[in-house]
Parts: sequence; structure tokens; C-alpha cells
Amino acid sequence: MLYCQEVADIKATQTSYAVLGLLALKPWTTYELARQSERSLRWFFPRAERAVYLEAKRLVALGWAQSTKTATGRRTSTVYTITRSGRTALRAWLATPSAPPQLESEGAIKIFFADQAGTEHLRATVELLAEQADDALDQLATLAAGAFAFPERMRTNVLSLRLVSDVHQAIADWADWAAGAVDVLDTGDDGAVERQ
Amino acid sequence: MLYCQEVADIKATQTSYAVLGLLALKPWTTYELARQSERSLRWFFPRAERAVYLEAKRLVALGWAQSTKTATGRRTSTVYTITRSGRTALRAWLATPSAPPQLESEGAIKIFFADQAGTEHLRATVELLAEQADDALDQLATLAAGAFAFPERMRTNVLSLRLVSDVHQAIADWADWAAGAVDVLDTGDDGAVERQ
DNA sequence: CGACGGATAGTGCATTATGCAGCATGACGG
DNA sequence: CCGTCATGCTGCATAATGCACTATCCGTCG
Repeated sequence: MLYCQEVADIKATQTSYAVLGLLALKPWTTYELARQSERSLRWFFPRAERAVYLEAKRLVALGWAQSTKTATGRRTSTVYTITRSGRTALRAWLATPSAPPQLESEGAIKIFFADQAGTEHLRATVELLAEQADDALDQLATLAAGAFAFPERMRTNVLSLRLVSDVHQAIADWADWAAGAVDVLDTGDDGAVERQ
Repeated sequence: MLYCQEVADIKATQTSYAVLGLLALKPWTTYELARQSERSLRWFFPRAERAVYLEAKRLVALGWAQSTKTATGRRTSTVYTITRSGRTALRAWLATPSAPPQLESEGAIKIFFADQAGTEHLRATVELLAEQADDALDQLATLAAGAFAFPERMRTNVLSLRLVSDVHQAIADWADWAAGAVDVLDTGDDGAVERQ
């Protein structure tokens, strides 16, 4: 690994590459990185703000980014810029196979164990899931509208955003169906939870 | 919180409730819990095997489960059983609102940053995502067929499993569309990444 | 002009979760 | 009786989260 020859034993995680990808677009302060991660990356790579702050420092340690301090009055801010070896590392990573996508949903767990509580809670969980999906779709629509901020990136940008909204649309559709299925359960009509 | 009055300051996490939910079905050894988590919970609540082992002990500390040692020859195994207060805690949790579902996909990050590498890598990432989605759908079909192991649970079981397979189906469908969109990008035909 | 809220720019600490290696026994087939 | 796979765990280092906390800068409203 040429691009990290001078580094002792620091290892890059997926988070490293996610932040590095943002740095490939332009230099940012950690605050901006955290905001951007929350705006866009979060949809397919949710990470805590805290992790982004730590990650920027790690990138510097890896030699993949440089930090330069600037000041606004008496307040300093640190701007991170990708290095040449950072770009090399990013390109290498982009060529490696990815781990399979995963869904994480507290609501789904609750539905899985719903027979331990009343149908009214099952119904509430399904309804909340429906609202959350609609919410996500709204936010994604706004985000897509604002994607013109980087017009040169639009073509690949829309691919990921479309993936995410398709997933949330699937959840919304499922919730519609599930609400009906719960009604059937409720009226005691067994075994008719088939979809037509 | 009546159900944890005797406990000092141990807090339950989502993982606690996920494992507790399994215990509500029947007693298990930690090994079995880990297997079951990997089989079913993983689809909407991915957790490392290690976490499950640690969680069982925490449930005992919370007073939500009891452990009893049994032995097979000279090898001991610990069976965990839910307690009354465990059931109460689970029911209370099932009635609380859930955090919104989240997708995590390394492939999606790579696609988001795909303009930093060649189209061939973008294509490969999309194709892998397609395979992974098909794979997931296969496994889920097998799982659904085996769901008859707990016939009394089937009705709510199918709801969660259907959610998960709908999501993976959405990814598979997206991948089909995206593959076409990448071809269009490749032939240099700009801006025609609309879906009809 | 001055108070106040919101955006900017972070740090520190405790706890949770992951990844991986390691270890020992039991069950079963050839 | 040997090998291999399933069972049944533990330990350790590192990654990631959650939350509280600090401080400055900027604009607006009274």
C-alpha cells in the first residue's frame, strides 16, 4: 500500500472513506463535514456527528488529508483538504467490493415480537413506520431539489438518492398493506394475510 | 419503573429488548440466541454475535432474565429464561414509539462518490448490489418457508419478513434501473437519467 | 445599543458495540 | 481413533455513540 507507507498502524474504516469522499469534492471544516454527513450521507451511511469530528483527525494521521487553521475573529476553525494519496486511497476503495446493504428498524423488531403485546400497539407501530417513511420521502424530495448545488455530480448523485427513496417508498407501500393485514388479524379472521 | 426497582444504574439498550424478545418465546442458551439473532433478527436489527452474549448477562443483571447452568458431560451451558418483570419490561417497550428505520449500504456510498472513479467501477458496484439483493431474497424465502417452526407466531412474523423482503426487492428493482442508467452515462448521453 | 437566539466550531467522558482470535468439549462419520 | 463440524463460550483492542459542555460569531428585534 504505497499510499500509506509512512503510517504506523492506523487503519481506515468505512467511516474514513465516507469522510474522505466528501473531502474529494472540496475542502471543508469538520463542522461542515458533520452537517453534510447529516444531510446526505446519513441516508445510506448513518454516523454520529462525533464520529465525523474524530475521523477528520484520523485522515490527517493517515496522510490522506491536510488541516489548515483559519480564524474568524478570535474563533479558529480547521479546514481539511484531501491530499494526493488521499485521492489514490479513495479510488482504490471505490474499486473494492462492498458489504451487503442492511436495514435497521426498531419498528420491525417490535412487529416481529408483536404477539407479546396487544394489537393496538402493533397497529401504532405500523402507522408510525408509515409516517416515518412519508417523512423520509419528503426530505429526500427536498434534498434532490437542492442537489443542483453540485450540478457536475448530479448524475451519480441521483442514483444513490433514488435507491434510498425507493427503499423508503417500499416501506411506505408495505405499511399500507400491513395496516390492512392488521385489521384482518383484529377481526379474528385467521390465516388470510395473503397479498393479492 | 417498577420492573427495575432493585437495579442500580444499568440501562437497557435496543439490543437488550431484542434479546429479551427472543427470550419471551422460550428459554435459550446464549449460543442459540446468537444463532437465532443471526438467522432472523439480523434482517432488521444486525448485531454482532459478541453483543448477544454480553446482552444475556445484562438481562440477568436487570432482573429480566434468570440463568440456569446445565451440563452435557463436562461441558456446561447456560440457559436463560425470561422473568415476570422481563415480560413487563418487554410489553412496556413494545408500546413505545420507535426510531425511524435506516438503511446502511457501502455500495450506496461508493455510488454517491462514483464520479471520483471510472464508470466500470460504478457498474460493478451496481451489479454487486443486484446480486446481494437477489441473495437476500433467496435467504428470506427459505426463512419464510421455515417460519412454520413457530406456527402461532406466523401472523406477525410474516409482517416483518415481508417488510424486509420488500426492501430488498426494491433494491433489486433499483439495480435493474440503475444498470440501464449507467449505460446511458457511458454512451455520453447526458441528462437522460429519467425514469419513465 | 444591547439582549438573545441560532449557527459555527468544536472537546471530554462514559458506555456500547464490533471484530477477531482463542479455547475447550461433544457428536458423528469413516 | 481421527478429523471435522457444531456447541459454548471468553478476552482484548478498537470503533462508534450519546450526551453534556464550552465558546465565539452574526443577525435581528426591541
